[in-house]
Amino acid sequence: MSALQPVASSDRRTSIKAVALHAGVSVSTVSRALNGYTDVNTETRKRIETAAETLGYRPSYAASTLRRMETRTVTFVVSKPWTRFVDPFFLGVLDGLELALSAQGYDLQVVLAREFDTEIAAIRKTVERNRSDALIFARTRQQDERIDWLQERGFPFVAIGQTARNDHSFIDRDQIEMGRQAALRLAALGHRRIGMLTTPLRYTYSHLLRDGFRQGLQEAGLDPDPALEAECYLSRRTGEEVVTELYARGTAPTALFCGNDMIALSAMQGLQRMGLVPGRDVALIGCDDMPLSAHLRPSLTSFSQDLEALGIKLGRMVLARLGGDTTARQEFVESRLVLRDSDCPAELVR
Amino acid sequence: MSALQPVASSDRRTSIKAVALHAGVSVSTVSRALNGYTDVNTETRKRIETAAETLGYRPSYAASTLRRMETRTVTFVVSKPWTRFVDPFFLGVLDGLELALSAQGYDLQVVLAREFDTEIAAIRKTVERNRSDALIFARTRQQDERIDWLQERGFPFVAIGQTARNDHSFIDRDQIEMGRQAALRLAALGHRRIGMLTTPLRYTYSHLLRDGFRQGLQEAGLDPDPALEAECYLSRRTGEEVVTELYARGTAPTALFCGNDMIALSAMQGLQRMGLVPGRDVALIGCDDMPLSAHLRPSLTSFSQDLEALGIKLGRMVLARLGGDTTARQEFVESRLVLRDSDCPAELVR
DNA sequence: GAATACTCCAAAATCGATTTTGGAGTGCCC
DNA sequence: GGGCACTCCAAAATCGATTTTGGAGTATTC
Repeated sequence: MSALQPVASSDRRTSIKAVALHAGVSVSTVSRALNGYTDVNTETRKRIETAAETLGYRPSYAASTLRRMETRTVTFVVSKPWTRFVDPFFLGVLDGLELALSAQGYDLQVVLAREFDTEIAAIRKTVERNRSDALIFARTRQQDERIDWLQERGFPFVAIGQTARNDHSFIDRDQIEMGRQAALRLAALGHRRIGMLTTPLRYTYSHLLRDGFRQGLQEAGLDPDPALEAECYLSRRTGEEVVTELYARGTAPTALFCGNDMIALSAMQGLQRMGLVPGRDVALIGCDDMPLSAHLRPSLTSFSQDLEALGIKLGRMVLARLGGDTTARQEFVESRLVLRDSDCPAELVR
Repeated sequence: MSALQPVASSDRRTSIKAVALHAGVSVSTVSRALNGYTDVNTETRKRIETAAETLGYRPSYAASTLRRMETRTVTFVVSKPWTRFVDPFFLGVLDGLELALSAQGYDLQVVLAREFDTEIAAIRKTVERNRSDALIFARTRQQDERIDWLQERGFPFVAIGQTARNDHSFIDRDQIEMGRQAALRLAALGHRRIGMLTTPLRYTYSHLLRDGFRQGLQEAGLDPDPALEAECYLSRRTGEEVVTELYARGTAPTALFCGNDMIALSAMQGLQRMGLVPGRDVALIGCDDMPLSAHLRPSLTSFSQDLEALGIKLGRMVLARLGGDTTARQEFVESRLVLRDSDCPAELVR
């Protein structure tokens, strides 16, 4: 009770043994009672539950994990560039994911890797030290060593995004359709020189989005022009830089489709710096529909997903794998184009 | 090898016993060798290390945790409203935190609670099931049950933010000084009717920030006017709503200090809806310096912190507690006002 | 050469749960 | 009353590491 002594009231946590003692039964009976086995007398069970309650007993995670050989925990691995920039996407998914997993008694834990290249190390550590029953991660590449490694070991996981092999479970937006819709929309607005600022092409989704975009152009009777496409990053070669180059080159597009809203935002900066007003002089469409995209001037037309629903669906896929289903499930979630002020008809463009 | 069979190559992970067998020593010697004890012959140690390497041995997390009675893991608990809106703050801190902890061999895991009120449940679960050696969480309140509970049990933690008791370790921005600086700045620009849109007052930091703000006003010879203060939230009663009311009441301030950038952004929306141009008709200062604040029109003057540095400092505080230091350390991090376009001199205000 | 010290390692105990094994007690049937 | 089935629970084995205990072998000292 003295404030000076190191508090050690519960130096020894209440173990299952204490509960057994308190209830006057054996340790094994306590375990069976608390884990829902049927061969325990109703009276006895009640007595045990009361004892556990009053003693505040909670089974040691380490002990039950060790014995059961399962953690009842799912791990979401993220790495830095993503945590820094694409947060809204990442966090929205987590909400839904946690909801789905906890409903089945699974815990969700998030583990951070310093950068993308160390994600594989984090994954190996987690799997090899048996710290998780299943993994989730995103930003897949065509050749993805995380997936190669996990597939080889048969460890359960669901990727957010696709790969060249695609023989694993994944969930993804319909990137192709999004790109296609963007192109069709801008073409329908009368634009003829439509450019695209892609996300880094090391990621699979960037390719899919661009493929869809090109496909949409062709459907609208336009020829995809590589000179109007450029790859953008979040730090070096931002949308701002790329836009500046694009217009300096004299190949000025009248409309731009951006791989995500951060790029669109950055492109807006660049346009404004050149005296062009997005939404009047240049039409812009983004992807992701960040919470802030509605608040920009002009507000950004962008593709939106129900991230929480994506998370829930993702959770169900993981649970299926944990339930022993080894078939690779592949799910797509819908995207919806939210119309705002940044995509203007071609007539407005001077 | 057949692709049809369930992959079970490593059905039995390589245990310490396998390493012992492979190296021709006993299990205990392997453990001592791998954990850096000195009473192992150099030759033997080398042989063991080689064996461990070739077998790809990694000690089972559950087993070593159980035996050691420590997890070597630190847990960051977050709940939903925060994950959804204040992400940049949250994620920036995590980056630095992970850096500091991993340098000392500690793992960082993030656990999500569905909402603020279930954070305490997540904390109890984590502590009672012995899943972590220390905790970190944020958004403290004056009376904070998380802190009461943890202090009572003497469980190591560091809070991000202060409480009424403040007899625990915490790290915080110097909220008072920030509020003060904001008031002084706006007063120096010639404003006389300076309002404040506070973050929810259930959090301690909202009070501190407001106290500092009032103090700054008085230093500038102005009387704090409660009619110019209003509490804002992220969903209901946003900055937009509150601003509209404030101006409708006829108590129009010429300058507004906002408890965070989301509120400032929302207030900008409201002002624009009323035909007022932020940065010309009304001066605005925010807090947090979200990545996007620089990209708004007008760009937002806001208080910025080095979040990664905060995370590193936080990590060091946690490590100190884990090292057995039971004294309550209290650290403050600096904030810097980043001047942009939204805070204009009073002369400009019509 | 006996006592002592030191080096190195094996055996066994331990952490706290879950699961397996087996058996005591009761009731029922013929 | 013997055989059988069924209910309920205790004892012991087990998961995979770490730590304690103790001892065999060699070197050192007087």
